[in-house]
Amino acid sequence: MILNRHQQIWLVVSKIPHGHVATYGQVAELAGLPRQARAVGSILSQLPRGSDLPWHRVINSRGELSFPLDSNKYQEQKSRLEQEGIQFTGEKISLTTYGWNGVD
DNA sequence: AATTTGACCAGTA
DNA sequence: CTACTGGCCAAAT
Repeated sequence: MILNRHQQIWLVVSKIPHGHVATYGQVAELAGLPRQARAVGSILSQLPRGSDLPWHRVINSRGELSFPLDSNKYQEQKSRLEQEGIQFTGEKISLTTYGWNGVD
C-alpha cells in the first residue's frame, strides 16, 4: 500500500536518531517529497495529541529553530535538544551535531 | 471559487 | 550579513 504524505513524513521523522537533527527540506526529501519542506512544517504543526514523534529534531536550513524567539515552543524545542546533548551557539545549532544523512 | 497562509528552501544580488 | 524571488501545495479564509 502507498503511504500518504503524513505517514511518509512521520516515518522519516521517527527515524532521526537521538542527539541528531534534520532539516525540513531533508525530511521532505527523504520522505520522497522533494522541495516540499513546507509540507513538513505544516504536518508537524498538526501532530496528534500525545504523539511521541521527535518533532524537535527537525530544524530549518539555517540551523535555527522555526519559532519566534520569545515563544514557548522555541524554548521547549531548545531544551529538548539541549537535553539530547545538542549545543547551541546563540540561536544556531552547533555544526558538530548538524545534519543527519538519513543513515544511522 | 479565489486568495492567503505557513514550524520552508535555494538561488541571486 | 540582509533582501527579494520563485518554487511548493494543502488548508484555512
